[in-house]
Amino acid sequence: MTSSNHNSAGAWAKKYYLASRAVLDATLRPYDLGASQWYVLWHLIHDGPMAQRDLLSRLQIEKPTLSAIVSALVRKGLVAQVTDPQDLRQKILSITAAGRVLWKKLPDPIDLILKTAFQGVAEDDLATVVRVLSQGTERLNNLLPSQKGRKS
Amino acid sequence: MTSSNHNSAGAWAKKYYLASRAVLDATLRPYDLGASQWYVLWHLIHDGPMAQRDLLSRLQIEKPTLSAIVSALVRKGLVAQVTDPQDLRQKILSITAAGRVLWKKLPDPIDLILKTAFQGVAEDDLATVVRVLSQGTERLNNLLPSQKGRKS
DNA sequence: ACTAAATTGTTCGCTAGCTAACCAAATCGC
DNA sequence: GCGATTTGGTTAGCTAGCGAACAATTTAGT
Repeated sequence: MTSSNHNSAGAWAKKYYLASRAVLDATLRPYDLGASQWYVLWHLIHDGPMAQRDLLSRLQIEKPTLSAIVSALVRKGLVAQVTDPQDLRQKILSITAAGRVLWKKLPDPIDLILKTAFQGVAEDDLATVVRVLSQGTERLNNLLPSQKGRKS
Repeated sequence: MTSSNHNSAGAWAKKYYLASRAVLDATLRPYDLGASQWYVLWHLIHDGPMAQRDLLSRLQIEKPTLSAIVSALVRKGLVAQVTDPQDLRQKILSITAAGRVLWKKLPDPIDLILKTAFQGVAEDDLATVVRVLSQGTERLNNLLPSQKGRKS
């Protein structure tokens, strides 16, 4: 621990993320649902059926990660995955009847978390957090050589 | 996106954490080492051999997680794990000769990350980030019913 | 038209986190 | 001294993330 704010800001970002995931997981565990699985359902409920590739950008995760999440949801019978007849590469995702039934029973964990975590915190302070972390994230991403849109 | 800072602060905490892990992983990949594995080595290098249980509090992770990390390091021959003759339950961890050799070759990824991420950011702003996130984390942790020191 | 390149998804193998359940050893209470 | 509890570690099974490599399909280039 070098104990300057330069590393503890990052360390707290990690701790906060893990804590929020722990609360989400604990909230959703009775329904046998993971946090990201919940988020996929959320998108399908709010935006209707969509191509799997469209979820990638929304969730900001990589293809293999989404593939695993979707297959878990299909296994549980909450989501249907069918090949798009217009483009046989794509898969169309939609929520099933069982998924809709489950969704109605679920609480809204996101709201719960955000309200307890940042309730009463000044808008200015939250804006500072966003500014510092987003800038830091951008710098880190620029550091990575594995750019997605690179030529050769 | 509800576009208030109440959720984007948390979302950026996640993005920052994942970005920093991506950079750490990319930095350590040539050495076939994960970020947490690196951190275990760091502790063993700086504090000498220690009981596995002492690493739990330092790393702030759960027993099974550490168990997996240690076994990966043992498998790679970087760390030795022997039973403590004084207390046969405990395991003493120490870095091996091969571990020491590897360590000398490694860059210092933590410094790299922190310098690029938060370089030039005002101390006040970093302090705000720490304050907001640590308070948020504490609130979330209080929300969890699975307290560690519970009876019955 | 036909080959080369890009897109979409999956699979494999890894790191890293968790809970629940378990074993073995040590310690506590009586 | 002995049974019950606590402590330290592991195993099993799960979520969630990644890169590399692959197959299938579509699109682009010539």
